[in-house]
Amino acid sequence: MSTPPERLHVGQLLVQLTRRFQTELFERLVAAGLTDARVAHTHVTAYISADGSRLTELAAQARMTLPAMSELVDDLQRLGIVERRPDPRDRRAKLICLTDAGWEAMRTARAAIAGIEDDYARRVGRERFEEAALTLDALLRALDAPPTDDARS
Amino acid sequence: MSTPPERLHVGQLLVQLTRRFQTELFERLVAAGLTDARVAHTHVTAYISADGSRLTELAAQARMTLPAMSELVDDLQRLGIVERRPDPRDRRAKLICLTDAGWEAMRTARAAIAGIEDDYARRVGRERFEEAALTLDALLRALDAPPTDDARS
DNA sequence: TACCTAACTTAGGCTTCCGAAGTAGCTCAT
DNA sequence: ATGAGCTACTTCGGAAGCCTAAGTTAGGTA
Repeated sequence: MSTPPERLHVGQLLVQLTRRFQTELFERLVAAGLTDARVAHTHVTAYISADGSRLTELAAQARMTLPAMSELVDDLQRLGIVERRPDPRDRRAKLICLTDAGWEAMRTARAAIAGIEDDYARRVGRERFEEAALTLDALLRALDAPPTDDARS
Repeated sequence: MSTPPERLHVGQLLVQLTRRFQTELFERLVAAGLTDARVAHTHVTAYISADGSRLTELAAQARMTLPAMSELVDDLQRLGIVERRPDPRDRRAKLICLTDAGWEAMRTARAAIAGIEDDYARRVGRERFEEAALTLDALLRALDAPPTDDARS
C-alpha cells in the first residue's frame, strides 16, 4: 500500500485558495475598470435577485446581520451599483435592485470569475477540476441540510 | 454531451466552505476548552516551526504585514500559547516558540481538524473527499509556482 | 384603540488588518 | 573603526467589516 500523499488539511486549503481567488478576482475587476469593487460587496452581488431583494433576504442568505448588510447596500448605492426602491407590497420594506451600471458590473464580474475557473481548470486538468468543484458543491449542500450522517432517529 | 450539473462557482464554494469550516472548528475548540481561540490565531499556528520561527518568516508565510503578525503574537503570548525568545544568531530577531500549553493546544486543534475532515469524508464519501482535497492541494501548488501556461483570456 | 411584531436605520464598539514612522542591531566600504 | 544603509521588530493612527442594542416606521390583530 502506498503512503497517502502529503497534503495540507482542508482548512488550510480552503483558506489559502479563497484568499488567492479573491486576490485574483479583484485584480481582474480592477483591470476591467471596476476599481471600487471590494470583497464585501460579493455578499450582496452573490445573492441579489433580478427582481430586487429585500434587505432581510440578503442578510439571511449572506448570514450577516441586518445592519451589516444595510451598510454594504449603502456603499453599493453610493457607487451606483444598486438602488433602494419601495416595496409595493410592504411599505416598511425596500427592494434592493441592480441599476444598469450594476448589471454591467455583474456581467464583468461573471466574466472574470469564468476566466479564473478556466485558469484553474487548465492548471489541474479540466475534468479533475470540475469533479473537485462538484464534490465541494455536494459537501456544501450536505452541510446545509445537516441531519448529519447516520444517527437519524 | 450531458448538460453540466448546476453548481456554485469556485469563489462561492470556497468562501462558504471556509466559513463553515471555521465556525465548526472554533465550536470544537471551545468545546475542548480552548475558549480563547480566535480565527486569526491560525495565521500563527499554521506556520510556526517546532524550533521557533521568526516574525518575518511567519508574516511572509501568512502573507501578512509585520505589524499585523506582531499583534497576533502579542495576543498568543498573553494567552500563554507562544513565547518570544531571543534569537541566538541575531539579537535583532526573536524566535516565536510554542510553550507547553501551546503544544497542548496544537494537539487539540489537530484533533478537531481531523474530526472535521472525518465528518466531511463521511458526507460525500471518503474517496471522493480525499480526491477533491488532493486536487485542491495540487491547484494551490500550481498557483504558488505560477509560470502559468499560455493564453491569458 | 392599543398592542405586538416585522423591516429597516442609527449609534457605538470590537477585531483584524494596514501604512508610516521609530528603535535597535547587523554589515560593509572606506 | 566608523558612518551609511539595511534588516528585524515595535508603536501609532486609522480603515474595513462585522457585531449588539436601541430607535423609527409600518403592518397585523383583537
